[in-house]
Amino acid sequence: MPKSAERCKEIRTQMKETILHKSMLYFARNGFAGTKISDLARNIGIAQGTIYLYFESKEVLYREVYKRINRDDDIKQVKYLSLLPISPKEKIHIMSKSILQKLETDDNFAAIIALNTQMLFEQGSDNSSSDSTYQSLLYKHTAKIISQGQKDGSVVSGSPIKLADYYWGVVYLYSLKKLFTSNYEMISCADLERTLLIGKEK
Amino acid sequence: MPKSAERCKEIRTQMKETILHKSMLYFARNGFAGTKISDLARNIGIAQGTIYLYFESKEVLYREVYKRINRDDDIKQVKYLSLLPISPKEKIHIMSKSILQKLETDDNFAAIIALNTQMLFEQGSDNSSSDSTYQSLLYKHTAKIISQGQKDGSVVSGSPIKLADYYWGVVYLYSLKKLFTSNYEMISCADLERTLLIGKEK
Amino acid sequence: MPKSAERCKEIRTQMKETILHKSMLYFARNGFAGTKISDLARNIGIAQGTIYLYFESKEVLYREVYKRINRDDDIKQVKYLSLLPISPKEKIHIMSKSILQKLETDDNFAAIIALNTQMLFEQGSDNSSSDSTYQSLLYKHTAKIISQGQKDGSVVSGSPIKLADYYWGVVYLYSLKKLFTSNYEMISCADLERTLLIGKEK
Amino acid sequence: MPKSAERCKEIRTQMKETILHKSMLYFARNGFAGTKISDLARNIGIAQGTIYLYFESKEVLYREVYKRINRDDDIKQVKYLSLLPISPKEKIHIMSKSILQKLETDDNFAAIIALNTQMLFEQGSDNSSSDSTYQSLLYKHTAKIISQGQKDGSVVSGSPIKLADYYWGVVYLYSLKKLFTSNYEMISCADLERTLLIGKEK
DNA sequence: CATGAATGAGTATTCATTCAT
DNA sequence: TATGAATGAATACTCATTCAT
Repeated sequence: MPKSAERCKEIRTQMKETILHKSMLYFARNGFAGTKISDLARNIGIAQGTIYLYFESKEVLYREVYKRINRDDDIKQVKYLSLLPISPKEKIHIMSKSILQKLETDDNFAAIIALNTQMLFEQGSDNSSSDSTYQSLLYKHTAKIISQGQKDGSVVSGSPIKLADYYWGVVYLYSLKKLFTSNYEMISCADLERTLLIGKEK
Repeated sequence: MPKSAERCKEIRTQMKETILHKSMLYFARNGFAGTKISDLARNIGIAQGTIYLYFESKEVLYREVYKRINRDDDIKQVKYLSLLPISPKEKIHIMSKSILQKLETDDNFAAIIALNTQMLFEQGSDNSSSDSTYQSLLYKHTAKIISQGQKDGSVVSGSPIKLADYYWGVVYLYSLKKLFTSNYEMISCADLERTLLIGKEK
Repeated sequence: MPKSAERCKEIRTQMKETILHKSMLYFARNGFAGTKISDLARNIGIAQGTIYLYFESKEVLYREVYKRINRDDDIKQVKYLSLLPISPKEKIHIMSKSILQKLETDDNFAAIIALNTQMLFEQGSDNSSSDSTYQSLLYKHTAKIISQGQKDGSVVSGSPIKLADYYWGVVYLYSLKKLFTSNYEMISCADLERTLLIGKEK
Repeated sequence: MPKSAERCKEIRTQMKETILHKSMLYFARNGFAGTKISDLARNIGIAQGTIYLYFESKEVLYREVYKRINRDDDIKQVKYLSLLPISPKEKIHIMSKSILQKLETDDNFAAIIALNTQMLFEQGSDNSSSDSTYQSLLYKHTAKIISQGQKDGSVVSGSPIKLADYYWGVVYLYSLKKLFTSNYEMISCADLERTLLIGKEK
């Protein structure tokens, strides 16, 4: 009993994870309205009813996908980066390389970025309680690095938040490309960095 | 009779225009699946049935919106620009300034760009007959300018098509921002140009 | 426009009435859980979707049926009766005759009584705000007549409310019989009166 | 082995009994359509699957509940009563007292009566093979007593079957009250008897 | 033409039943 | 056996499309 009960809970958790994970990818590609529960279930490889054993409704599932996305792994990394004793330019380089590598390697990264930004759009202008969200924290830490870079002249002038928004916007752009198109050329690290860095005469 | 018939036709054309115009904005914001005919009709200020007097179906309407978007004004302008006897850098500057101004001024420009790119995504990888579309022509002419710039050293190296894609991707990004969010900072002309131009030591 | 708008509203009202009326009969026979929207729609002779043009959900429809039932025609009649300058026995006789006749004649009466009592049961013991409802008002006025009758010795002793409850319970019983069975013998007026009146040696 | 096999069977029987008993109460309160297997299982305190180890389907369970109800204890008692060498009036009194006492004491009696009558309603008018059922036998024996009473002038005139139906209808009524409501006043023995007996001048 | 109520195919959700553990 | 997660047919509800006015 104890062992089986444990195992049971484990299986439940596993299934919930699977549904969340696959739904994330599906929602990212098709949006909320464009996602049918029947298609989603077929895509996951389970029955429609099973989804409702784990999530009350399509909308609740969507929201939980959103929550699950807001893991602060990425935030932590950028925050950590901002504190390192290296030049801002180098920070931006490391960050950019890491991001582009993740985009290539990690199947979920594109979906996470895409969904996050899309949800940001969907919320529209109601700049409600969204001040401690994934997005805004990421932006804050990036803006910090940008500020540092502006001080030492390696980063272009302009509002740091605007530039952070621009930088991550480009990341979003290529997340979309990864999610939706098969034949596209990924930008280079240098391309991404150019959103922020002052170029140098060759 | 003749005059009234004329007038009638004019009114019909007018209404069709209105529907197309409002639909463009609505589709751009909500996507195809996310747009309900009932909502759209209410948004336009007409009855649901009226839409069907002008368009056979939701999908036909969507396609006509798409067609309507593919006016080659912008293409012509970029093509014309590419032929001017000025430096590539200047061409890029003029183009960028014009684009950003349009984004500020023209209500439809953001929708046109957004819808166009979204449709590109929706088509996914099926690189079907889409070789003479708005998007690809725009890219071609932009790539031409980029090529010119690479020759005189003002533009960064890399596949011209990739860079054109990057450039217009950023334009798409800020079209989305304009469409969906009210509080955002528009990038500067210099920011946009930096996707292509080699920076200079201050 | 004005005329057609009027006519339109009229039609809407008419349809709502039709749905409510037919639903009342259907719910009375089959209960809430036993009523399928598809069956109900077929029974009314409209499409399923039409029901949702007038009522948000099955449950809302059910509740509106309930409200519609709580017309105080019957209450008024009994109240009026209780004030007449005739003997309590006569009042009970008139009331009983009227009730039994309605049961025979009026198609809806049985449904109204049945639904009302059923809903009373469904609410169970939560003797919530139900102190001014159809049922309780009806009981109150009936209890008044019973009190009068007890004073002049024509009505059996016992709690007037209990006796009113008994009296209307029997009416409910025969409403059910009318609704559900085709071959049954209706009680006579004397039978119904016997719930309250002291019998007389022949 | 033999002993454990016996024990096993005993346990099986016990569980079947439990399910039947609890189901009876649940069905009586909620009806067939209103009873969900999941709710029923939770109410019994077992898993959903367990029910299907004992009963093939929800409908089979319902039918077995019905069969289990049709124990002829009550019938026998009434039949026996009808043969006793006492006055019809006394028979009716004993029967009524016994019924009301059972309603107070026996947890199942109300459910049995209610379910039985409800099933009668559900069958509707199809007066199928239901001529030897619990209900009809009970009615027959009651009608017999009524006949006897009519001969000696203690029972009101009218079709004995109709009066028996009336009498048991009132019993059904108060079974429902017991099942569904917590605050109600039970009728007195005299109240119940009055459905049949000719009253006397005080 | 314009309307908006009506329609029914399509989609979300529930629930009786099955099955692996 | 008992369990409760998984299933999918049945049911509630939505929305693109039609049609009478």
